[in-house]
Amino acid sequence: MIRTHDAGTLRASDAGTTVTLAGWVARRRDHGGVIFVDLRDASGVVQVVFREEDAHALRNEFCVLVVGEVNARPEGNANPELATGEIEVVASQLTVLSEAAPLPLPVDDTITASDDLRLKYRYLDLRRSGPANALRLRSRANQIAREVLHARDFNEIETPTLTRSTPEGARDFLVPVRLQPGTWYALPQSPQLFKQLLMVAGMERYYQIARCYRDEDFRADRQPEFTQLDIEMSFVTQDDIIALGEEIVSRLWSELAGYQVQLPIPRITWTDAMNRYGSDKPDLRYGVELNELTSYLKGTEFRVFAGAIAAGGYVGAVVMPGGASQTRKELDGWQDWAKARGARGLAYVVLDAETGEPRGPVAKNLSAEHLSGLADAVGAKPGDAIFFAAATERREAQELLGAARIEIAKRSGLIDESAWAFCWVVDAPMFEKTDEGGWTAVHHPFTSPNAEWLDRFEEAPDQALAYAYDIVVNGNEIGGGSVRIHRADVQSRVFDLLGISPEEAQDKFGFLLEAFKYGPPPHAGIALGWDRTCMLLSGNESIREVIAFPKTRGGYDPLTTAPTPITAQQRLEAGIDAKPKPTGVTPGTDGQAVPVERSN
RNA sequence: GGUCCUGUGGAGCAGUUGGAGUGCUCGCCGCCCUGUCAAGGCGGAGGUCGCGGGUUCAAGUCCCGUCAGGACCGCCA
Repeated sequence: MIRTHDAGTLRASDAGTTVTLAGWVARRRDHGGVIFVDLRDASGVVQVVFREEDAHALRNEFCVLVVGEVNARPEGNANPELATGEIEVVASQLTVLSEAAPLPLPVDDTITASDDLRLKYRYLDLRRSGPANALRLRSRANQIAREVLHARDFNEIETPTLTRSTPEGARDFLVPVRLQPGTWYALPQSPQLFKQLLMVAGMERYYQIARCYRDEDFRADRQPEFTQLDIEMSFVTQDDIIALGEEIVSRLWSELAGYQVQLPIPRITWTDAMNRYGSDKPDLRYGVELNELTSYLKGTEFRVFAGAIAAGGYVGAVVMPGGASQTRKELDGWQDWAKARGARGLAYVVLDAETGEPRGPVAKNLSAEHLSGLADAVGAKPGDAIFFAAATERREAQELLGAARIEIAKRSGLIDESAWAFCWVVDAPMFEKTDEGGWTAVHHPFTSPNAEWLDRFEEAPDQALAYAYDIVVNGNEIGGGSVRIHRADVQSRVFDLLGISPEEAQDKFGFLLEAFKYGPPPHAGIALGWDRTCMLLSGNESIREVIAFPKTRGGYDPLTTAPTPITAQQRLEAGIDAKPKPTGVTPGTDGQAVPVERSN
């Protein structure tokens, strides 16, 4: 080491010690005869005092080596804002290790730059304490997860990132294969199939901090490559996985957020979550629950509601406390808000703050009877606003109300930003209808029906429930998992229902079905969205903050300028333009890579 | 694929009714300064208002297109 001490660790007890420090010039205050330099390294900042002219040439972010003596600061000059504020280092020797050009963005905790500039100069951005601490927190989170899992005899096992697609639904990133032109690897969307194979292999307890790839549009909480803490166990039930998830989460929150999670974390069924909150990831930091009015409003002549009721649909409402005081413009704004999410509008009734009398466009369409009991039916008080949604598809109307509920909480300031509200959402449905009238797996096709539905999910696919569970905090899904199917007969029945032919199943994941011939153990698992978890733990609002070198929304990396075009030579070698050769072999059945025309 | 917001010296912003590239804070360069800690004082440099077109006597400002960034919907666990 070329230094003897870390700058941020020096304290009054070090007074009198001669130290050698190395770091960056965070700030300089040049008084002519005396020059103060805040020297920053990974441990923090300390004030260095120069009385020699040579420090005059120092500029921000010069990398320097300083020899000096730790002194208590003169009376009245301590800085209580700094951990090192009681002392300073009086420099006797200065070496400039490297100079810094004028900075393209300020390296300063009090100043923010635009996102793309921060990403282009991410290495400067990360010299700031906030961004740096987010990465350090993530490192700690990794360590905590490993501690918990190794204490329980888990094995950390790496699975391939050049593989074939896992059938999770999203678009794959593809990699051309030089040795077999016209064939392609897919980057994994998750290690799902490999971890199940590891269960067949008898590893029993697997985990991996796994990089996953999905070629879909990005968001503040979505990047093309992301990380999950991926876990799988054999010979366990749903409750075992939930207990494990709770231990990890409670350790993370207690050590990194200073919050003691109350265990066990409450569970809510998927159906209850939809009925009460209009979401499968409900934010439980506030109330404002949905109220179903399908039977209450039976017989109404208001066409929007009557139509939904007649079609066996759903009518419901959510109350905005104090919402009656909104201006006409604000109330109209809700219509635009609803239309922006693809709804026709958001019907509303406001209750007069004095009399409680219902008013508004919809009130004119409701009978006196329906109006008189409305406030009680939805639990509204005078001065409140009531928003309605109606649809033939129950879920569609509930999701609109659920989104309105969140918007109400935001606009009315109902959210306690310091709160952590955890829940498990359990008993998720197995299947949902596709636009084509078939069925698709809500989770993935290896999710097991629960005991009640195992033998008869075909009877009512829309009602069949899975051993699937998501962990939710403050309206963010931070993890999800399921008990997997380990019986070949159940798996083929699920494929049947999903309209996956035996040939197609064989083509897509024949290797897994083959493995399941050889005594697969019952197994279950969970994956925690690691970026999102670290984002929440660090109090950030974008996962980019907990990723060292993230990409922008367009999948662009301003730092390396990736992605880039390739040369003609690379293109030729990669075999990108090779035409798939016709072949007599059924793809994927004999362990031999053969050209395959991809279905998506 | 859709809706919305943003783009002005190196950074962050303001820029009124369309009237000269105007302003603010920080940074940068020079000088002064021995106790500051977001140091202070004086002086200075730095601009094709993202790009292209249009309207107009006149465009940073209005219109169209386009590029980049961001938020949301679709999509995506």
